[in-house]
Amino acid sequence: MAERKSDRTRAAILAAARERFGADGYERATIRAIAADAAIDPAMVMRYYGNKEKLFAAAAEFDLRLPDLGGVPRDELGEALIRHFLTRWEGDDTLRALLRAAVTNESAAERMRELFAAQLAPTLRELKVDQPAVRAGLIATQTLGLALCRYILELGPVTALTHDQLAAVLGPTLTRYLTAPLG
Amino acid sequence: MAERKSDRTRAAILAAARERFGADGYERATIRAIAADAAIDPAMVMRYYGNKEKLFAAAAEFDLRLPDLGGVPRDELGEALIRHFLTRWEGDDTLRALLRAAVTNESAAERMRELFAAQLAPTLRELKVDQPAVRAGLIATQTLGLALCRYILELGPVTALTHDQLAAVLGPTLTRYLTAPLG
DNA sequence: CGGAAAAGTCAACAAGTGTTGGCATATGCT
DNA sequence: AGCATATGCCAACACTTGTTGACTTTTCCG
Repeated sequence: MAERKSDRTRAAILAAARERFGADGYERATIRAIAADAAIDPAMVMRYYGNKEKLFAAAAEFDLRLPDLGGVPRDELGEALIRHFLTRWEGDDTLRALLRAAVTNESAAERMRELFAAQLAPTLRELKVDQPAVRAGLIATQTLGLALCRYILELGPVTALTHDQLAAVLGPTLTRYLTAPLG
Repeated sequence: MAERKSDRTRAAILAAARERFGADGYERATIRAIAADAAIDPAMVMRYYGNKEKLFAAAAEFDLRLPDLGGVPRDELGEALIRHFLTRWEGDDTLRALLRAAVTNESAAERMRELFAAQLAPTLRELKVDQPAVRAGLIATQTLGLALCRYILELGPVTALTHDQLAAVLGPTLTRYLTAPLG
């Protein structure tokens, strides 16, 4: 099956959607603006994705792509995680779109919850960590908080820090959330 | 000067606005819905607050009301802060409204930035902490992340934790952000 | 070529938004 | 009481939104 002509427009729509959802959030990102970015007619968006909700669902498909942490020393796990999140976050508009939308859109919030429950928690379980769900939640508070301050709110002091600095300061936090006994 | 009749409706509007902005975010919270909650006409909202932006500005006026931390032992500062934030957060819709709105509304984001730069950072400076701005930013990542996960996304494992548990686990994090040397 | 299917365009709709001005009512002062 | 002012309600505006259907153009295959 040869590559259909529509595949290119589909992809263009998806890319524009991710950018707009990421920059503006779910409600302020309009179908018309997305279509304009992709240089096509708004009706095309509807034809290919049905409605706005489904378009967002397609645009917010995200995989944390957690690396294999088996070989990482126990006390460096947090630092490795922070570094992974930072690069993953900056190389892809999707997560920003998901986070921005999750704050006001319930289905986006549900997807965000799943990200940590269905992707991070199982990974922790493989590391033979006890109470993986709770620890995944704790890690979410710090990593999503970092993302919020750095990429959404753009808090000056936080955007100024380098990856190395963030890894050095926040890494031990995650390590502790992973390994410290929970009262 | 006796209490004007309008003061009551002004207050009702403000309370409804905080609730709606907190529950729905800036764009999805409509003037009509706020007016309906306050059992008045939408035109009243305009008369008293000018426009939606100004209404939000009035509704999102917030003071962290940071307590005097002078007498708190150095290694318990974080725990005290976490406890303070939790109660402050839960006793007032304002911060939730501000956080929800800050994600998609620039002026709300600016106000959020000011909250940490103009209220938290100076308090840290009084504690004779070095680099108060950076440390305030670090604290923002953890506390806003907690608020996001607990009150906005409602991540199961995070909502299930008690104040005591959160203070025990997250407290040391903030203490470290306050006291650890920064590379 | 010729025609069917795919891809794209255009105009319009129904609903909801912030916002405005005019008009009625209530309040309070002299 | 009577009047000015504060307070409230109603209807409408101009605009934007997601979404739809009919129409035209392009593509592709027998």
